[in-house]
Formats: sequence, structure tokens, C-alpha cells
Amino acid sequence: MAVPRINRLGDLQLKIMKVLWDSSEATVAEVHENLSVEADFAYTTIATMLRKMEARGLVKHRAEERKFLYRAKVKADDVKSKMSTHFVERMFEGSLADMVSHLLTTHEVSREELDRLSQLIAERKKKL
Amino acid sequence: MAVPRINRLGDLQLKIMKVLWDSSEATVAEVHENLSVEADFAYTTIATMLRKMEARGLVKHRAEERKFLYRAKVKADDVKSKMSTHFVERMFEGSLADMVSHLLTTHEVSREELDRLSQLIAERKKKL
DNA sequence: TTTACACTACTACCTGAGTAGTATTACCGT
DNA sequence: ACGGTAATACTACTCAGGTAGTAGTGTAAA
Repeated sequence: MAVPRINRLGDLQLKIMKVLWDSSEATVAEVHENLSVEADFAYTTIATMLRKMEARGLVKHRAEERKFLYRAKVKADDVKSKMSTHFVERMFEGSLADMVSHLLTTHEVSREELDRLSQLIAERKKKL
Repeated sequence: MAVPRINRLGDLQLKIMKVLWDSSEATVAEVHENLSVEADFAYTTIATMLRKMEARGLVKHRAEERKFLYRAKVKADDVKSKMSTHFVERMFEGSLADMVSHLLTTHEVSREELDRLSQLIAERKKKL
């Protein structure tokens, strides 16, 4: 349990993590409210999920005046990288180019995004 | 059921689909054998999974001399694009650049891959 | 013709995610 | 002191994916 499996997070778990990553520390009520703008979860659903996620090592909490303050225990960058790598692995046998190729053909990509991409790659090339 | 939810395939389901995409048509035994090189699944596990996947609309089969010949019902490109888009959506709010950025920092990327990426982006830019 | 084999069909079970109701508890206002 | 309220704790259930044993059945070999 020391190192939680970071490469698989469900939709709700991910949404909760994002709230936590943004607020650094949040009560159940705050997380609930934050998510309620896009979907209608019961308060207890969030509370239960947070407890489960704590058991899994994704978050931790401390008590403050009768309420729990939750905090992410895993870093956003770590989760995103792990999940992305895992996805590219299982989907494209690890080939980032294959994935980008697929996305470029179907996905709408703006000029800005393309520019950002070229820049990223140029920078990375420089490092080699 | 006409249009199966293509954006979420489990590990095993994906592995099976890949075999089917490669062979166009395959018996349970062939799929099983194909997957057995990397992991040890029971024959019936594959058979069951294929039946479940057929119920979900991912594959179809026809009988031939007592055995079933399975065939992918969804196209590889469609699945890959849908899954990729869905992933980028839920993970990076749709920003391809964000994802690539994350992958470039942690993931090992070869010079060839970087070259391929630049080329892809250049081509895409030309189309704008 | 009987048996073995190769298949499919059926059933069952586990796990993790998601979802939420009900129970319990502590505090605060009156 | 008491009741309402706001939290957490507990329990339960659904669903999909994964995993596989066992039963049934038809074909081919002995």
C-alpha cells in the first residue's frame, strides 16, 4: 500500500483528484460542491469515494473541528505521466508518435496547439 | 447496442481486439494461442471474453465446422482514436500538447520518434 | 460403437469503481 | 437539557471486466 497503483484512476476519482490538486486541501463539502457544477453526486458518494481513495493511498486527511480536510497524496504530474505512459503502452505499444498521429487525424487541433507541439519537440531535440 | 461504447476497453479486451485486427478472422484457439506467449490465460477465459465482447458489439462470429470464427466488428483506427480522444479529454481537458508535454518529460523518446513527430506536425500544419 | 477430444454454453465468483441510504455522533443554539 | 444539524461511519448494491471450472455435444478415431 506504500506506493499506490497510480496508472488507473476512474472518472470520479480523477475528478476528485483534480479538485484536490487545485485546492491543496479541501473538505468533503468543498469537493462535493466543486463537482456539483457538472454532475449531481450525493454528498455521501463523495465522502465514500474519498474514504476509499484514502485506503488506496491516493489521498490523506486530517480532522479539523469535526470535519475532515483531504489532501492529495500523489502528485498531479506523477499521476498524469504514469497514466499517459500506461495508456500509450497498452494502446500503441509505447509509440508516442503513433498516438499523436491518430489524434492529429481525428481530433480537432488548433494552430496554437500545433505550435506548442513543435516547440516542445524542438526543445526536446535540443537536449539530445 | 447498435453502436458499442468504444472508448473504454479493458486490458484483455484490447489484447483480443489486437489479435483480431491482425488476423481479420480467428478461432478461439488461435486467439488463445496468440495471447499465451505473454500471459497464461485459460482457454475458457478467452472464449468467455469473446462471447461477452460479442454481446457488447465489439466482435461477431460465424460458425464453421463446429468452431467459431471471430472477427472484429469495430475498426482499429476508430477504437484507437476514440480511446485516445477520450483519454486526452478526461486527463488533460482535451489538450494534446499537455499530454505530449508530460510524456516528453518522463517517457524515454528516441530521436527517430521525435523526427516522426515533427514530421507529423509539419504535415498537419500544411493542411491548415 | 464406444471413447476421447475439441468446442461451445452455462454458471459462478472476485475485484474495483461508483452510488447512495441509513446510522451514529458531536456540537451548537435555544 | 434538548433537538436540529452537519459530519463521518457503515452497509449494501449494481455493473463491467476478468477468470475459470464444469457441463453438454458433436465429430473423428480406434
